[in-house]
Amino acid sequence: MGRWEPNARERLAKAALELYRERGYEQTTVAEIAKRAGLTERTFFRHYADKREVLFDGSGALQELAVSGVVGAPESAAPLDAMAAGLEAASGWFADRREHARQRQAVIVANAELRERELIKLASLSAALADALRGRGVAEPTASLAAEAGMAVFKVGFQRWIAEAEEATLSQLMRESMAELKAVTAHGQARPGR
Amino acid sequence: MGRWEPNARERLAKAALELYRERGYEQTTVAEIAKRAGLTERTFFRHYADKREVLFDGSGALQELAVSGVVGAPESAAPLDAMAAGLEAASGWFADRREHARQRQAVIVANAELRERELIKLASLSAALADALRGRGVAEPTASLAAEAGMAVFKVGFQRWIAEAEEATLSQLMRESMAELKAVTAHGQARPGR
DNA sequence: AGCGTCGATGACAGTCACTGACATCGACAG
DNA sequence: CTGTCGATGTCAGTGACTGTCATCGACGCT
Repeated sequence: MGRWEPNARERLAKAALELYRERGYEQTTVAEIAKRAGLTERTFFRHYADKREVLFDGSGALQELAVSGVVGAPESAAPLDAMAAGLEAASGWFADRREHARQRQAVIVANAELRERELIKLASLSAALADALRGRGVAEPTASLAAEAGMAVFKVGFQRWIAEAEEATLSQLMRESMAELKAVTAHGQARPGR
Repeated sequence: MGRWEPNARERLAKAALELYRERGYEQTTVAEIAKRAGLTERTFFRHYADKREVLFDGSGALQELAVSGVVGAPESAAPLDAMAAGLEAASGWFADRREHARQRQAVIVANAELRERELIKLASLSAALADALRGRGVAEPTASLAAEAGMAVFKVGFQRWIAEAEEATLSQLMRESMAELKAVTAHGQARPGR
């Protein structure tokens, strides 16, 4: 495998998160990350496309999970209910990673470049979910709107899960947020949330 | 004012869009943009924070417009209806800039860094609109969800306005998208869009 | 044991985005 | 005519990222 120790990729990700937390993202150089991982800067860029990507290694797996949740929803499910199934699957991905997710999210919100990268990952997720809905026969623009609405639910639910001291389950918070979204978008309603 | 010709900022923005269209964003250096504008690279960075920002000069004004639309909505308006008023105001900003918006959007979608920047501008807009809703007395998470839902409508409506050859008004497309969103999120509905 | 292959890593030079420090120009006030 | 001041030019430097080539080390084959 590698030239020396195995798991070079994981070592780089671990070193990066540590350093970003210790001195901040901007004050950390790629050379420092590589050195802490026992590698060189050039090798870092062979594993990760850039300095930001090292924090988003799991985004591909998360996306696959969410998509499979949508695909696996009962055929009778309405678009937004299929999205809910996708969010449920995604919630499982984070379930046992709460502390890690908190640390990582604290680093991300502290830096604009990292926030940009997170947003494009969420946009990619949204596009993949819209694709899955289309695969279920949902037409445009319904598919895109349902996917974007689902992402809104995800963002709100996830943020609460990270922020709260309570021990509410991520999937619980997702369901609550979904219910609140449906309330907000309901027709002729008496101003919810006041 | 300036050392030579006036409107340095506008000249830089114009030169940048031209070059990004001619050779693509990545193949254009900041030095080339500055040279075409009759300035130096250093001066470019005095007007724009980075190579991406030059394409997003109007985002602040757009955001102010949208927020004022929400603030100015009738007090009796539900959160999502206030958002619709904000989108209506934002639509006016683009009304006479359709061709420019098309060219600019074509450049943005062709490059990942520019897409990231666009997403964070939209996120900033969403946050500002949520703030405006809170100013109207809307509680969290209703405000954030309504703002995000409104952004979903904006994205879908704007993309259609850019893509279609037809002469539909942006605000018309926004209203249609809003209606479709409400249909998707309606309870117990018979699978819209199929 | 000896040998060749091959993927992962190191070494090195180079480009370009971006920044700080300082000099300079040009308009304007007095 | 002169001092001020904002905008620009100049220059040196850092760090992210890339292309290229050499090298190492595991593995299979003989």
